[in-house]
Amino acid sequence: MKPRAISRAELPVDTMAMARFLIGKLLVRDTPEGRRTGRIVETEAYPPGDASGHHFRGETAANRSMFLEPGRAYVYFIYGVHFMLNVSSEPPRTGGGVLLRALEPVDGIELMQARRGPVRDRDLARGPGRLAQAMAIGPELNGTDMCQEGPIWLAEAPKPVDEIGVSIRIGITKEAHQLRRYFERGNPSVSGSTALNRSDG
DNA sequence: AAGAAGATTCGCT
DNA sequence: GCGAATCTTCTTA
Repeated sequence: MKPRAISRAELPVDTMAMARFLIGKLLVRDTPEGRRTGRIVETEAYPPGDASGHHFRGETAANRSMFLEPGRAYVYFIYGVHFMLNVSSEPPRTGGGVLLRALEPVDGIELMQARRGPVRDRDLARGPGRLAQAMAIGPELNGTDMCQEGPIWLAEAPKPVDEIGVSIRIGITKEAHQLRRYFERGNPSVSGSTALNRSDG
C-alpha cells in the first residue's frame, strides 16, 4: 500500500471540521530506521476561544505552530513525561488545533513495539502520550508541514470510516462540557471509558 | 524570582 | 482508585 499525501487545499479550515476530517486518515512517520504508519481513530478539537486550548491567551514562542496555516504540527511536552501531537486548523494568526489522541497501528509495528515495550498492538498508540512515544514524536517536529511527504505527514484514508462518535474531551477541567472529542466507534485502539465511547453527542 | 497547573501513563493497593 | 514521575510555561509578587 502506497499512501498519498493530503494537500493543504483538501484540509478544512475550521477546527471542529478538521477534528472530524482526520478520523480514518493516515499519520505517516518517516525516520532513518524506517516508516511507521497509523490510522487516526481519535481526535479532540481546540478551536479559537476555547479556554482549555494553549492558544487561548494569544500567540507566544511556545504555541506559535497553532497560529500557522492548517496542517502544521504543534508538539508540546506535558506532565514532565509526555509529548503530544496536534495539527493546526485555523487561518494564519487565528490559533487553533486538533489533538491526535489515538492510532490504529498499520505499518512499522515492530518499530512501535521497540519504543513501547510488550503491549498488545491495539494499545501501542492508544492515548496521546502513547501515540507520541510509538511514533517517535519529539520537539524537533514542532512546526513541521504535514501536508507533504517529510518526517511526519498526513495521508489519505485506506478504507471508509466506520461510524464517528462524539463526546466530551478527556483530562481537561476548563470547558469540560463541550462535545469536542471525535472517535471511530467500536475501534479497539480508541482510548477512554466505555461510557464515553458509547455517547454520540 | 517563585509557584502552580497541566490536552497523561503506569504501577500498586 | 490513587499517587508519583518530572518539566515547561505562564502568572503573580
